[in-house]
Amino acid sequence: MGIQDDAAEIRAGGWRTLAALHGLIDSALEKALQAEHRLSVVEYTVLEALSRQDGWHMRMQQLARAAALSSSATTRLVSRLEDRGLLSRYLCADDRRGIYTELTPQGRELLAAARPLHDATLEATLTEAADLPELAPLVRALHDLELIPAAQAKA
Amino acid sequence: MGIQDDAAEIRAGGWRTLAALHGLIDSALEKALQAEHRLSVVEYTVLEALSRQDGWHMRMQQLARAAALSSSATTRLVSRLEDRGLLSRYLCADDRRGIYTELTPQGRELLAAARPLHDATLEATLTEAADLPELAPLVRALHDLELIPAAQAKA
DNA sequence: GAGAACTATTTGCACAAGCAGGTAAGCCGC
DNA sequence: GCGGCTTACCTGCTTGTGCAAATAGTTCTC
Repeated sequence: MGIQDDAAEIRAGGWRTLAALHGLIDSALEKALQAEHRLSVVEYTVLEALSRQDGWHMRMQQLARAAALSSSATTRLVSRLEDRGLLSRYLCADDRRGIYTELTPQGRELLAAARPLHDATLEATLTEAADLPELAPLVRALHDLELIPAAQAKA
Repeated sequence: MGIQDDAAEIRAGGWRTLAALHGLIDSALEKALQAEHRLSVVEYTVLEALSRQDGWHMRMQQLARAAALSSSATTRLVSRLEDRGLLSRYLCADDRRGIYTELTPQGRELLAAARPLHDATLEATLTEAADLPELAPLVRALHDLELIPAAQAKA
């Protein structure tokens, strides 16, 4: 096995670890948010991304990138949330192809209610992962990252 | 904003970064493997996990954990791969509830053909991510992880 | 050693995702 | 200011997923 193979194997191992930790956190958040607030992780992510915007509004495409979704999936996701009264669509004045989405008061309320659970679940899962020898190093590394501006995080 | 909130915000930011990098890699691998070998990432993961087993066989539940899938999804995933002749099922002799899956020669062949593309895509995507200021720290951290034994990686 | 409790796998169903194709709106050169 | 190209969003269709219930086999208890 040459140097090339070693490097590839190291990357593959890192990717397995990353995927494992991601899966652990994702499914824990999914269960918790679904059970308590009937929200999926993507839905929470969208609400959270919206709440972080200056004017609390975003265009569909921005939303799609923030949630790492295709535009068709974004359309339906926004429709679901709109049906539940958590956000509303309205046309851009300047570019009438564009559609803005904006949190409603209920949306902000639900987000405020869900955030503590989200954060607590995240903390609990990270703590749990820190006890697994194969995940612990990545958990430590995550902790030491510089804090990332949210607007860029999912670019 | 108190110390509690700061800690929660750091964890949330780390989670966003982790999710962003995961999404980037996952979709790059998905596209590449799908285009060249009609394999999804999970399917590749399963073949790869099987190839790494001593006797090249695993039970459904092990497979489910290795792929981070529910057991029903695993059933259907194995069925798909079995239909394509990439692996085969056979009953456990000692515990007849259990079902072993085993790579066929074609399965090993396809895996051997797909692995270089997988590894190259992974490398390219990590390189790309290292150029994004918000992902670069995590990429570096990944690189410095200890190599994880594959059998445990997705536990 | 018969029945209860548990485990491994499969199946029915509902739902969310992506892709490809459609429509409406803006932009650009002439 | 009229075609042609591009962009933004929505819809039809197919596929993969999870949950809950069904089935088959094992183990434990008395």
